[in-house]
Amino acid sequence: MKPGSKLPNELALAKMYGVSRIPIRQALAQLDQDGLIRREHGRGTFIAKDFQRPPVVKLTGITGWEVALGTKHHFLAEETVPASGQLAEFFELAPGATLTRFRRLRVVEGAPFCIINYMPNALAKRVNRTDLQANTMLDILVKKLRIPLGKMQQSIQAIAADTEIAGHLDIEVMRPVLLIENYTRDRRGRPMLYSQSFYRGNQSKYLVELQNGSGRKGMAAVR
Amino acid sequence: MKPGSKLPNELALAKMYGVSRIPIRQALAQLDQDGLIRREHGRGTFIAKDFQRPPVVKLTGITGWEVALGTKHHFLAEETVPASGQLAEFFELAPGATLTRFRRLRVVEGAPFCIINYMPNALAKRVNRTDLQANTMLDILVKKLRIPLGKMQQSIQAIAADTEIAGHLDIEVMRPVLLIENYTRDRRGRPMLYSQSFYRGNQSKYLVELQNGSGRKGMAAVR
DNA sequence: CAGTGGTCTAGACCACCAA
DNA sequence: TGGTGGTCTAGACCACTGA
Repeated sequence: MKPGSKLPNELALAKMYGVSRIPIRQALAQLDQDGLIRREHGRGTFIAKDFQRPPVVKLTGITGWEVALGTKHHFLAEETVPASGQLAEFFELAPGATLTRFRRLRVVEGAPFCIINYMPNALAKRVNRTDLQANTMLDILVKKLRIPLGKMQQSIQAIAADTEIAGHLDIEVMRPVLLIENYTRDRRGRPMLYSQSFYRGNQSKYLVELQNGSGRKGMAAVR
Repeated sequence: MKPGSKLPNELALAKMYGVSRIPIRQALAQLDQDGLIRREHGRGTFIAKDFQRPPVVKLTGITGWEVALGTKHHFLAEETVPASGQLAEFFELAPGATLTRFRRLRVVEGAPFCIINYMPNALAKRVNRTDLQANTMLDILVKKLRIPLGKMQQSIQAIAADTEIAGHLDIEVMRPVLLIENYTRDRRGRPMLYSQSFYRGNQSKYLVELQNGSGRKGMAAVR
């Protein structure tokens, strides 16, 4: 299918696939959300142009549901640490309770980034240590531990590298670093995982596509 | 409604409001996406807990469809500039063509941030200069020029402040700065606006809520 | 005006969950 | 097992677009 070409209309698609309009509309809505097609009221549905993605300096990884495969993780440490105020709040823990922390390094296309995962001790016990070398923690939760995940909140900020992070990322201290924090809950809303990922500032971009719509639905906010 | 309390089921709501299940489901899907309710297959629909939002250091502004009101913009400059390679590509311009650039400062809760907007000259001519002092460019496009907007792509990165940005943000050179780039198109996919916003690194977080779902739908990726 | 996507009705069946 | 949300059928009407 060529960019800009028009798809058959919904009724035609429904007949083609022998279903009614509703599943067709759901599928098209999905494709629309994924940016593969563009729907125009009164005109039709079109294959999306190969949007000139803002040219990215360099790929360094993926955060979210999908996961870059084939990249190895270098295991740094596993520790049991007291939950600080914020984390105790997120994990709904009593003050003084502890969490398990995993620290890992990962290299994608030559650029290293550092990942720190915090999870409840009971959950951490179920993690197979060898899985940590080839999977993201989200993958482990979903595919290995079979935990259906729900919403995930991320926050992105620019910080200055401290000595430890600078060492891991192989940059100078005080250089800008992109820090992505991730608060993950299961389908019932129970806290499962908190992670921090540190990326080299000059080699990473976080891309967001905001919803179409005429006023509502901004999914992201800077605070 | 108290957090965690259960809503009537869909059929009941449909009868209450005298509509069928479909609009009820659409409304609930919207509330779900906005994080106000949580839907659980086989159990019911519940008012969302007041999720302990990861405590934000400080609010500095909002990017997206919605807009912080009542904050003034300090107009810095309006210029006609040649479109660089990337921008020419986004705006589908011939090499050598020009764009209009507006530079403004904005202060929210004591923290300044700097906004640079690029737009086609023809569009820029339609912008009322006095509107620039109290509205975001998105607001101007939507509310003043009545341009229905479509998708918006944002990229977030951590950069080091150069002398100019450092001056505007009142920080030291080389300190980390959050740069948010925004590629805005109208409903037909035509390029309308490109903007850069610079925020103090230590006072700004970009928040993203990723979709629920069991595998698909990651809306954001780090590249 | 005809054709399109957006929304709706009034049902139906399935998948999941808790008791 | 009964109740829930998830999905579907087979229609209908409306709102927007372009000729």
